[in-house]
Amino acid sequence: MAETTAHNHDHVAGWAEYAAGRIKAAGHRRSSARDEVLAVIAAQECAITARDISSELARNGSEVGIATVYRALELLESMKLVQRVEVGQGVARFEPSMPDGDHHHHLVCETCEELVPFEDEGLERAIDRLAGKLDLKITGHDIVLHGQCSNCAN
Amino acid sequence: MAETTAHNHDHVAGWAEYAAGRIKAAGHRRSSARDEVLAVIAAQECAITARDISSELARNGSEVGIATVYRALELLESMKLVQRVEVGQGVARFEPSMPDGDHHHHLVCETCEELVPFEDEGLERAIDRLAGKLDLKITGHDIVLHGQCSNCAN
DNA sequence: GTGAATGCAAACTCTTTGCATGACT
DNA sequence: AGTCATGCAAAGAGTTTGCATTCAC
Repeated sequence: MAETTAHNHDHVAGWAEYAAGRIKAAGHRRSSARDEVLAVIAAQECAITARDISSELARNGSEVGIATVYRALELLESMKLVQRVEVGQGVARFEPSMPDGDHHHHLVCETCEELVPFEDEGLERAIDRLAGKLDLKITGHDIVLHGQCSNCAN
Repeated sequence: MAETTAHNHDHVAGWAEYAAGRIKAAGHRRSSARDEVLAVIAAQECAITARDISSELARNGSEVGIATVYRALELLESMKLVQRVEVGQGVARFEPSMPDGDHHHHLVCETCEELVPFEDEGLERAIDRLAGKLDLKITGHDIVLHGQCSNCAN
């Protein structure tokens, strides 16, 4: 499992365009504010907060307000174009979600609070098996590991 | 849902006393406010919010303020006497944690938002195996399933 | 008596919403 | 032109903090 981290940009390539298309197709108008938000989300490595997006926009001279960021995220989440990730810091994080259902989870570094994505087939299988055993309908799952990232482990 | 409730109290039996002892041993003073919070936490079935605790206290005629509830929870969490559980509703939930490391996770019903606890050995094993594979130090994990509880499944 | 714990209220953070203005089709 | 989308500011929810008072030791 050495390839746990190196993958993100590939999956996300074209996400902004894809999302813009889906949004248009769903009957929503195209706007530069939304495009800017899409661009920032697409460029990120891992799940980011609304505030992250907003400051990144501000840093680029954009005048998009934070309310618009939240509204864009709300729309994107409702269309399953982003996935909301909460890791217990009291803030919601979001990351692009592609239709191919690329599936990963996160480790939260207890020292620097950074998020490290990982994926594991064994874990997904264990969840599938569990879903069969429980007599509950399971539609999704989130797994959050707590620990130390490679930077902070030393 | 008479089934799911029955087993929890066994695990939690004596938790309030145990926690009170640990708190005392750590050099903190004993107070009736803290005792009342401990009692409410011990009596709960699943992870509850600070507000839940506060209203339960109020219902019993207690005058413990919500700030005290938060401060008690902060202390308890720092001593690992409670575990914080966040399931993406924007609220922190807490549940008693025993030293024997009784370990369960939660399903969040997408319809009624209720929490259903579950445990699964296979899942725990998958996480242990994963911990071996990743070159990250893993100290804990949270798993949240999304789906329908037995009440809402119909 | 001393200092920790409490209660209240104010402050803070994250998120949502109302409303007038501006922009896309 | 008709709406949808935006930006601002205000409102809400959850949580934390400052400070005077109370209470445990």
